[in-house]
Amino acid sequence: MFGHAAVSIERFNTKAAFSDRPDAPSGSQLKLAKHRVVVRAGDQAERFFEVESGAVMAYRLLAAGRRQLVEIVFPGGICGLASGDLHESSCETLMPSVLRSFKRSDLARSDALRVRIVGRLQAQLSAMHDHAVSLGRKTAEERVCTLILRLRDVERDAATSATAIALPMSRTEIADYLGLTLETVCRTISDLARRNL
Amino acid sequence: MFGHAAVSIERFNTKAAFSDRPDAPSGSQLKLAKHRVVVRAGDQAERFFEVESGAVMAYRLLAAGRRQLVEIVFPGGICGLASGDLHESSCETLMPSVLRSFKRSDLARSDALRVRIVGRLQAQLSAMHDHAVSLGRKTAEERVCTLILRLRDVERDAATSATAIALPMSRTEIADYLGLTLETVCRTISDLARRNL
DNA sequence: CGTGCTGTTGAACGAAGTCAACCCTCGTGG
DNA sequence: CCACGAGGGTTGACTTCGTTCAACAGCACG
Repeated sequence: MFGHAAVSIERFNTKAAFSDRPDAPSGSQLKLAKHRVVVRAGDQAERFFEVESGAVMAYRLLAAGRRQLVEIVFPGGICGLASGDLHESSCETLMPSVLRSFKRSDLARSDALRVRIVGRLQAQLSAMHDHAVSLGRKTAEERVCTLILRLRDVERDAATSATAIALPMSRTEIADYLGLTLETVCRTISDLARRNL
Repeated sequence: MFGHAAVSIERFNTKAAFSDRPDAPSGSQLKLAKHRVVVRAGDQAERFFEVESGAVMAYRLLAAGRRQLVEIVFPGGICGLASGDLHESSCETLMPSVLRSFKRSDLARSDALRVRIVGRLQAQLSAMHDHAVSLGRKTAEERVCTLILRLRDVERDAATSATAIALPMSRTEIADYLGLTLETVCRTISDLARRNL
């Protein structure tokens, strides 16, 4: 079960952001194109990132090519913040994005940063709770609808602050986020389209 | 689908911890028996809690009696910390537990508290990522094994610091945590027992 | 003009859900 | 004392939702 080695090998050879600039100053911005690796699971967790615009996906890989997108991080959110020394999830941009980079050691020093982070983490933990409900107790159709509605809200929010851009997620990415296969995602979306929106 | 209105009605009428003492001082301890309500979804989110001993489950309810345990909070973890004004998840003790209560407004004031919380939230977010992988991409057997191993680790940790107690989770609770039905949990555990541990 | 992605749809299969029967334990009260 | 019912656990038989395998269409790119 769970076939479809979803991620091309090539992507794994890509270097993570800042891996070549270990001394880049904290708070520095970084613009990334679509599908750029921000952090790789297993790497030393020296930096974390605040998403300023765009979107980042955090994912984990299992044997047999199974992938689970554990989180989609929207503007304001934090990605790449590990609890141990090593990153346990990988992060990659879903679309062209601007990130702000911080050193992990800054968290111990700057109180202003902590104030900022605490609120974000609360929101992300709450979003993860929602996601757990989707993954654990919703049907394929409910999961797809939940995601679509959420993306619609995010776009609406983005439209008020800046330019609105349709969030591009491939069927594979949607499937890996919702714990389904790309075929079921496809069928479900076709069904929904055939009926209404 | 998803029958089994898992939670007895009676429990919903139970008052949440501290609901009768809105002015209890921050940092005060509170000892609770098994299956006591700590916070209820929908209530005003004035307090949050650090688990000192025992374990707390955070859960959300859907229509048709579907329940999802979104998180199991072990000693050191935080529960009842909402991102908005209202609690979105309910929390309940899984076993006799000691909690330390804080006011939400303390977070804005005390830097020491923030330092403490940030680390905890990181760990809990990472645990949620693990859980998302289980819910989204693992088979029933893998989920059960993952949970058993995790509980074993928690017990081992508890044994070094204090007294070791078997964590009691009913089949229904396990099922609601793993996104399965109690029947499949039962079958899976029987199968595992028939083969080895 | 192939070759490689992504998306779509069909058909068959299987893991987990549903429905249902039954066991055991425990507490309560006639 | 034991009858009773409630709650948790176990197992069986059947169903179903989502997966798997497969074929094919559109499109971009070299």
